[in-house]
Amino acid sequence: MVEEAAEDQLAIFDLPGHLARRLHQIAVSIFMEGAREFGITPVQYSALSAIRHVPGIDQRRLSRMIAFDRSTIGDVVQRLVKKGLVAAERGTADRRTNRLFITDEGSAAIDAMQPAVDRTNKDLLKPLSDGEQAIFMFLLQKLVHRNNDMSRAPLFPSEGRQGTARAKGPAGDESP
Amino acid sequence: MVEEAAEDQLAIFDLPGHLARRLHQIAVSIFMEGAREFGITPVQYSALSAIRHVPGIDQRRLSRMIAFDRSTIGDVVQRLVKKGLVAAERGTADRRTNRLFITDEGSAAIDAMQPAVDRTNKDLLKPLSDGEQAIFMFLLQKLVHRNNDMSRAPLFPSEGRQGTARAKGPAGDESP
DNA sequence: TATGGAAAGGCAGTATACTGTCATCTTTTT
DNA sequence: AAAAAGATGACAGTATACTGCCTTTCCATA
Repeated sequence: MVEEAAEDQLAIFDLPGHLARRLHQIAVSIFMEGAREFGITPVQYSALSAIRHVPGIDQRRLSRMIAFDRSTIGDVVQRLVKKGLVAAERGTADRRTNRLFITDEGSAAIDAMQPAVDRTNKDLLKPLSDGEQAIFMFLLQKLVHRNNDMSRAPLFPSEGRQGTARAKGPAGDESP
Repeated sequence: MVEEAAEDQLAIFDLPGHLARRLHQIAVSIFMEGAREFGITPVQYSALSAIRHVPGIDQRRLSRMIAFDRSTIGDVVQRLVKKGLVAAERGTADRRTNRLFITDEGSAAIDAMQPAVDRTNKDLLKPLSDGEQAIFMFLLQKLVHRNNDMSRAPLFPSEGRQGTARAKGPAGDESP
């Protein structure tokens, strides 16, 4: 019919923006399904992991580290605290900061979730062959890293993956 | 120093789920910047395009067509109506449905936005070479289409890209 | 040392996205 | 025709994401 012919012409489906939205939608869906028993979201998992790796990190550094918006991170942290997975305390060296620590419960939760989380990430790529997966991941990383400064909460290299550039100086060492 | 070593080990950055979230985040950011003068979101643009292509479509079909959640679509439509870009009327043949039509204003808005939208989609892929872009888009489409049924609002083939005309352009599912 | 700029975090407001529930209407079955 | 089953949309509730504004605190510098 006329309707269907019109639908055929819709160009949206092949636009990278639309596909990026769909990929994210699908990734969240697979994660929520695979980690259902733990009642945790992808974002909460990322935050929890980061806090375990950098005990005492403040919210601002956390948001830059995993590219969360600085406004969003407050709510996420609040939920993790409420669940007893994270403990927060006011910084003493800099009283503006909210320093975050993972609890024993939180640490145990991450360990328990590990296999399920690994599985969800594998499942997402399953439609591709091994070779295709490698290529896709390489290009996806390149795209994200090169476009890093295009979002409000860019990932800062020095606070994120490599940490050697400017991480040595300030912050951090008022440890408990 | 202990801190920095710890940060280096954070595995999140290379997980497909995290990168999918970042890619979407970046895509939205580029779109909002590039289409700032039009005051429209990526999702609203998709809905508007779909409504123009299938005048009189109801909300349920629209949500399946562009893979929106059926709960979300109501709000999106409401905003488009409020902006005067879309008109809604109760269906007569099936009085449960909310039939959607694009207004002259809405149609003019799409036309005016076209160049800016094209530019944002180009910009997103700009970090990759032409060859890499083609490969990435091919794999991204494959991934999204094969994982289609993994989210709550899957895109229905019969209402989405191929309709009746599957024969002429099978979307290159297999061959590159 | 006084002061202005900048940083950290909170809060309000808006927009997507999903779950679950409900009322209404349609279609199928009996 | 009456009852059961299914579809459509509305609504409440939760979670990410972002913009803008505000207070508190820190820091550099005049």
